[in-house]
Amino acid sequence: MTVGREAVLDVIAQSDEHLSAEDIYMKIHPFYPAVGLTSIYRTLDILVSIGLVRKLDFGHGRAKYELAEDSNGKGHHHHLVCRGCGRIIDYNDFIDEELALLKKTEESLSRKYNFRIDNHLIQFYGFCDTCKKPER
Amino acid sequence: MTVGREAVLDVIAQSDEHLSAEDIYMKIHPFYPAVGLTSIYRTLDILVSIGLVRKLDFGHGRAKYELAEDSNGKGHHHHLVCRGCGRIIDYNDFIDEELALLKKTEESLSRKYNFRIDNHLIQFYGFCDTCKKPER
DNA sequence: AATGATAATGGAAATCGTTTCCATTAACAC
DNA sequence: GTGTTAATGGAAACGATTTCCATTATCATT
Ligand SMILES: [Mn+2]
Ligand SMILES: [Mn+2]
Ligand SMILES: [Zn+2]
Ligand SMILES: [Zn+2]
Repeated sequence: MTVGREAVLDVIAQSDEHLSAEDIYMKIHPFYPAVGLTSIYRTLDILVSIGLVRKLDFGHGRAKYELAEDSNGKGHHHHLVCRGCGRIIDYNDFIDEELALLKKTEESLSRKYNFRIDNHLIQFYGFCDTCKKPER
Repeated sequence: MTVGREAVLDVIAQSDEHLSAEDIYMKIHPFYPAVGLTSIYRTLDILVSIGLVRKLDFGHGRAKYELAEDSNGKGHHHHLVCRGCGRIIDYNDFIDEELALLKKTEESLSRKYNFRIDNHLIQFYGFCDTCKKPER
């Protein structure tokens, strides 16, 4: 665990947003100008592979990262994604009911398709408070 | 509706797979060598925007397209994505139960976050029949 | 301290799906 | 035909991520 890696993990742990590799680079750079973007990517891969960090794709062309649920204090959650401004809302309302059904669904799908499921992705798309008023 | 656009829609309608822009290009090219990849992308954008086609991202670095559910004969469905070979399985088992809960969840989330939800994305990730035996 | 083996690093260049530019062509009304 | 507009394809640009590679840090062994 080097200083650069520590810094990446710190930034993710401190932030309650979903950060891109470049976001992280920008936050680290003032304090550790020697840490390059390539290392950020490398470190993120490692953190994801050991399960400390989750990589997310909201369809904005760049991957975002958040602390894995074991460590993030808000537990497992899903996302609301605004197609207007790109805002992302974490929610865990109904998460219990959702997870119960998901579990059941996963079991049956696993059996039927002989598929080992180890993850799921659930996102709702639409327009947030601010963006829905105008047109469309 | 030009010949190139017709061809793109045809290919998507005929196929029961999830096709990338390049997949579509390759299928069309032998019959219409004059249709370029740029036009495929342009046409796909249009088809998506008028709701005939759905654009999907399974995290394989390129977008995939399928016929929108109104026209695809299999109705609304979700996806199982194999992280080994990239295979994608359409399923609609449990879709009724899932949709009922989703509807309820959407309503409450909409109210709570003042968010207009008009779409959702549900994918299960794991390893398919073929890929799960080896290691990991 | 010198040596050597190994892991980590950062910057430049490459990659690759997608978009943008732009000059050419098709379609259509008058 | 003339002019106006929409559609087209190929080349070039774009941008996030990866790959390459020469340099540097780490650390155990002499
Ligand atoms: Mn989140
Ligand atoms: Mn499908
Ligand atoms: Zn918004
Ligand atoms: Zn597979």
